[in-house]
Amino acid sequence: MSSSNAIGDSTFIQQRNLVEQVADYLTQAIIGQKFAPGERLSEVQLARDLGVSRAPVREAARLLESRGLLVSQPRRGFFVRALDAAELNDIFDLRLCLERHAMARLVENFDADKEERLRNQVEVMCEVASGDSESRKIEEDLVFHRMVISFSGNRRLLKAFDDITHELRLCIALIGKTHADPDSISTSHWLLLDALASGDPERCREAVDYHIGVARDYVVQGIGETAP
Amino acid sequence: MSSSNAIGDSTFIQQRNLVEQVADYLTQAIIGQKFAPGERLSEVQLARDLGVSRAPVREAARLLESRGLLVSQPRRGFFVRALDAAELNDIFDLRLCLERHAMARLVENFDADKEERLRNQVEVMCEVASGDSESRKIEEDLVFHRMVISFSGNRRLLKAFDDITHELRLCIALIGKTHADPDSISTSHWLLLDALASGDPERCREAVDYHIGVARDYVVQGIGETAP
DNA sequence: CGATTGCCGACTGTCGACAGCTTCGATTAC
DNA sequence: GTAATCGAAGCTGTCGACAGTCGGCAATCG
Repeated sequence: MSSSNAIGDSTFIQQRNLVEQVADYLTQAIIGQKFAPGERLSEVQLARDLGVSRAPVREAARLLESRGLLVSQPRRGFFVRALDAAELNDIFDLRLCLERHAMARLVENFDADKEERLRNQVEVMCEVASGDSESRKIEEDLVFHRMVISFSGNRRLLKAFDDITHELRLCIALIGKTHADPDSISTSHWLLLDALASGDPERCREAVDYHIGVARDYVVQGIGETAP
Repeated sequence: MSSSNAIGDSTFIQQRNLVEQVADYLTQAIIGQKFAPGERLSEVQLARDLGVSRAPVREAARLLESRGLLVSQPRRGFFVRALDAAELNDIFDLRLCLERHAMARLVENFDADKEERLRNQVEVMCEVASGDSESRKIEEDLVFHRMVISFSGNRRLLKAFDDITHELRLCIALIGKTHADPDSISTSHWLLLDALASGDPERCREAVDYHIGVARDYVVQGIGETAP
């Protein structure tokens, strides 16, 4: 994460692959709703706009396809992923599956250090809850959940979570808002922390089910309002 | 491998993308132990051997990287994924997570049709258990588990399972053998079916835990023998 | 004799170009 | 007026080529 390059970030960016830069640009553009869901993306036009050739664009598009932000049709090109309510339900169901497992593993090896770091993150989220941008709130929320998965000790589980993270950002962006109540976000996460601190697996599972259930219902309802 | 036209010589080869064909070839080569774990793959050499240009090779390699069969280092190229015991444990732990969830969802909506199709598949596995090739046994086993996930109704869960399927094939191929006892494979799967038919979620969970646990212990033990 | 430096070969990252396919609008037949 | 047809434009799939970079080897210096 921290750049081991003592020179600075400017050279680091210069040395980065064009593929990654294009992928970042496309990711931000899709999350930022610069493209409509289902819209077709032209490789040549993207290459022209970004001042690069088609090769990096193609590879970046393939990368985003594997992340679920784009879908490709042979001989037709890439399209922005369009999510319906059913797919949204599936994504949150998978997230529930992963986070249940992570919590169950984490509660077996919970310690003071992990508790403190999670507590600090929740406090960051509380500070951000009112005032900062929506995307900032989302990112800090994802950081917390990623920490939980990471602390569970299973790196492959973390990769699976990172995979659906991109789709989560997409569908959260689609409904254009996060939590209705800025307080609910903090209380809900304190609940998760308390469950972990109690050491009770059943309580952890209940806390996760409640937390993910609320988020899913909110997003699915938001999608229903957006595109009925 | 073959010097020229290793992928295919018919005229209809153009109907499928070269990327997919190269990806299939590379997948079979990696699963078939034609490349050593950690071995570096040269794009130009692969392109020469397959009689195509580097572009399809690069895109296929990126695809296999997303599937966990290759890893890439910037400016250095692609390397065959090498799995250690810890990663193997993580993979089977994630598989346990996914299959537990699928079984829990499936037992809620289990019906006679699904039961019959799963039963037929287990019978196929029993027929194949003694005599056919190892890869055939593995594939039929994966078909059964994929059916369970598929019947659960969550397509995103199925995609997550397909993602780790490639890694499962890799690590199973690494140890070079499947189940020690050809009978254990059938009894273990009948146990899963009976648990589903009983409609008891707790019994389903126990059956999955036992099934995946046996498979994990066997593979992890096999890896320990292969590369201690 | 060990460490450093310069060089060489090979490789990856990127580019522009061509062929075949897809799409969409104009045209024509009914 | 409608529907099918045809053609042009744009697109993707694929290719060969060039430049910058990395790793290894040898020559040089302490």
